Amino acid sequence: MTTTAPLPGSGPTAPGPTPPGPGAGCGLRPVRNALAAAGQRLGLRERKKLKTRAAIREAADRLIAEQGYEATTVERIAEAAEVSPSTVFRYFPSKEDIVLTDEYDRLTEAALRARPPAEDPLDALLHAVRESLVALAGEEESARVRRSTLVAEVPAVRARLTETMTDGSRRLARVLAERTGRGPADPEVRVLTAAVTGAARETVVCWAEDGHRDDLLTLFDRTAAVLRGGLRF
Amino acid sequence: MTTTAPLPGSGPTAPGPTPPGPGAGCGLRPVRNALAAAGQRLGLRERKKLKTRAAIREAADRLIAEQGYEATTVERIAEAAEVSPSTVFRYFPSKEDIVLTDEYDRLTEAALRARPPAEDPLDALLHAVRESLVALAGEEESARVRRSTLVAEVPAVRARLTETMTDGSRRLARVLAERTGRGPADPEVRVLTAAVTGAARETVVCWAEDGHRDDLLTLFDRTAAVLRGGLRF
Amino acid sequence: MTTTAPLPGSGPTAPGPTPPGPGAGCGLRPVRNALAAAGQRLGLRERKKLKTRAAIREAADRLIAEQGYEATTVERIAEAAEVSPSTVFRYFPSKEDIVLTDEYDRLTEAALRARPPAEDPLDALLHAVRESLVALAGEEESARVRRSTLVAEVPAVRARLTETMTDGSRRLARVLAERTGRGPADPEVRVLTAAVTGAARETVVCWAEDGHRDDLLTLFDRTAAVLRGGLRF
Amino acid sequence: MTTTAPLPGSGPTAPGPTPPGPGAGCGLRPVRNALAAAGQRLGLRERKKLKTRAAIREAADRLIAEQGYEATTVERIAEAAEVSPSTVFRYFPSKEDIVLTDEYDRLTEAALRARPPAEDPLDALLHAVRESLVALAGEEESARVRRSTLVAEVPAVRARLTETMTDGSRRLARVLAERTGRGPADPEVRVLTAAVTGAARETVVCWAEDGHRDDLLTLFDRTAAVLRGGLRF
DNA sequence: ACTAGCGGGACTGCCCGTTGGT
DNA sequence: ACCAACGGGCAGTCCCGCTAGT
Repeated sequence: MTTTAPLPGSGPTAPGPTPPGPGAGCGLRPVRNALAAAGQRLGLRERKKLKTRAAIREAADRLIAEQGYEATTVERIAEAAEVSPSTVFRYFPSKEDIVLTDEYDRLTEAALRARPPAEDPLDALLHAVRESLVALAGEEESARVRRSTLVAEVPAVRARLTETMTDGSRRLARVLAERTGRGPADPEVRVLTAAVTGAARETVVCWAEDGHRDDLLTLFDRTAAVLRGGLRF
Repeated sequence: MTTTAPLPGSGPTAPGPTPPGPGAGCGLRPVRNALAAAGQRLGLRERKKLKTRAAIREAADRLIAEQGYEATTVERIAEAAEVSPSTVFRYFPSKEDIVLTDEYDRLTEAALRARPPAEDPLDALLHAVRESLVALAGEEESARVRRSTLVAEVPAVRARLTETMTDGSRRLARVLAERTGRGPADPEVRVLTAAVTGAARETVVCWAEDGHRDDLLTLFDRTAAVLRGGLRF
Repeated sequence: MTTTAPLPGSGPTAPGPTPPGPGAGCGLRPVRNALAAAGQRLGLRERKKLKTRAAIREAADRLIAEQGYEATTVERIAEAAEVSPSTVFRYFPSKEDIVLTDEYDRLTEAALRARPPAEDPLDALLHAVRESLVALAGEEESARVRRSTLVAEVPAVRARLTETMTDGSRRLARVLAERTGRGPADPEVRVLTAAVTGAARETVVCWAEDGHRDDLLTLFDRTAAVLRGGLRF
Repeated sequence: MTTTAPLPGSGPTAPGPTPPGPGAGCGLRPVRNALAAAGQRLGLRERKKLKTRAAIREAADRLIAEQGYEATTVERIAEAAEVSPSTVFRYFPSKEDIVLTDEYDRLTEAALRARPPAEDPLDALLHAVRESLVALAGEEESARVRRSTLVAEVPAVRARLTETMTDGSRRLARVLAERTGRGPADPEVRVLTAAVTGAARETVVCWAEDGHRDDLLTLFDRTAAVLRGGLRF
């Protein structure tokens, strides 16, 4: 039902991490706001899509902050964003996806691919997750906080996140399988990534339930320590 | 939405693990049909409930086997079980729960409590999960196979299972926290259990996707080895 | 999609034509308003259903008369009838069915069953159709006119009517097959009833397109003459 | 909704019956592939249109054969045919029309016009329908079978076919009215043609429901006998 | 007390008008 | 000048919570 079909604009929109990229070596330009950068060379059509997408997100964020998640119907979000309800579903496969970032997993995957091939699988995985967490930290603070609060509080959102992360986990498993020369369905690789993603998810939930008092990265480092320590303490 | 309110009759209905039980050691009494056994000492009211519950389950299993999960509406299940749709929801909090066993997590929790207090947390967890898997194996083969197939194939069911397991994980974490003298919200304990449950879930999914060719317990032993080996291989 | 599942209340609501009925001989009481008669001994629940059904119909009729069929959304009909849109669909399987009477075909079937067994199939059929047309004439004039206008003008309504009549035709064919000792799928019987229902439908459409100037029964008698005359003139 | 606007290219695309055509009498040239033949003298533009049209049809046929009619969305058909969804609707007014032949009724009309003016109306009609059925038989067997199966099984397709045939019937009625010197809206003529088209439709449905075991033409001959025999047997 | 039924919201699929891009 | 594609809009289905009859 909630197929994770490529979202409209997610192709051109997210040209992917493209880590080195042509001419990337020419400087140390920090990661810019992808939206603005992309807008430059995109047709009017694409720019409009980006705007619509952003408008829906913002409307949703605002309304949910005001009235709560369940009390906010998609219809009202659409209204606030000045689009039709069907358009909302054309941009986001489900209501939950409106508040969930959909770039996280691809970020992680790209980060994993970029790890040195000789690195230990667990370490590679942990580094990759950490890096994407860092990238996420670039977002606006409030958005992150609100999002993780929803994850902690609304079962449907949490479920959807897990679903997304499971898909991501599977992709990560495939990448890892390639690195280690195992089959793409190798149970051990899959179990490893599942354990790591499960732990990562719980870390975020802990962070949110705690009221975001700790720093997420610090918390994740403790998680990494537990995993690296062989789950013994 | 999917409130995890105590299921009707889940108190008396699921007499729970009752681990050794009085006189359990006295012989080799095969695992009886729990329903029949329970029926003995329950009032007529309770027995009727049990019957209704079973009728709904069977109707659902049959219809889903015939037409698939999504094509089977709750309304038709209700019809086949000769109850009203609302009755279905009084017995099961959501459609997914009809096909998902709701005793698994309590089983695991009880098994964990029964582990020797000196045992290493990870080992205790793995043993507990394994034991509940063994208990599950007592079920009819076909039911288990169908259930895990649904878990592997239907996103909604998978999501619901994960949700259930997350709750379970949280309970396990609390038990573990007591054992180790940590706070009930201690992130490390939670992360550990999350990693283990995540791995366990993936094991079941692997098993199902593979067409149940391997033995589930054998597969789980490999999972346990990975986790015990410190996630390195 | 548009399954012709028994409409809510269509069981008790339309206890069928039951022409003679037990105790029918005790008097010559004309056919009363079925609704009122039924209301007497029905529970509050059933009476409410009847009322809801009527309210939806009336709202639809009124709105469609004011703004036309396509311009009238189901949502507005629901609003005017003070029910929720889903309730509308619980009462009527499709928007078209709101304006189409759903008792016509059962009426015809019953009338056919009541014909003397020795009667010629074609004659029996024509009499049965005519009788149900007479029964229909008992309705309010304006309702009939509006309905047939919609049939003539709105393709979707016309299509739905044909669908309904086709089902009815099939049932008639079965009755006829019994009478003549043929199989229920006998092509000749089916073709005969299809020809007659097709002709009947066209008669109604002619009547509507002509602005209801002629009398429907008179028109149908011409149709009957054509069919009886062997389709030659 | 289902506007019966002239299909794109249905003018030049479907050169239509072109009854005798230049040199038609000169021999026994088998019915060639109309597409190829037409391609010869059509501009590149037109040829492309034909190709697109055929591509959509094939994609639809294939997908529907694989997954069923309702499960096949227009979007997927468009994808498979490598066009945009809107293009699909530019070529076919509705989803149903993709699988329905849209040449049948014009074929029949032309055949009717070609009948000798002195012929009895009923006979002329039956011959015309029979001839178009023969022409249809020239199609690939599998396509015809699949199409009629859909007509028998999918209500929406059946409804659409009826709609189409009703339009056709009306046109036939006009032709017949001319021949007999009656007005174009003469009820008797319309009733006659409606009866015949209704019977023809039912014949096709019978054929399909029976699993296409009988020969369609043989079946139609029985239908013709019933109609000619004055609907008595 | 038990349960039938209604409210209502998420979501999908068909179809169409308009507009940007080529 | 064509044409894809985007957005709008509506019918319809399903799940599930709550209310109110029996």
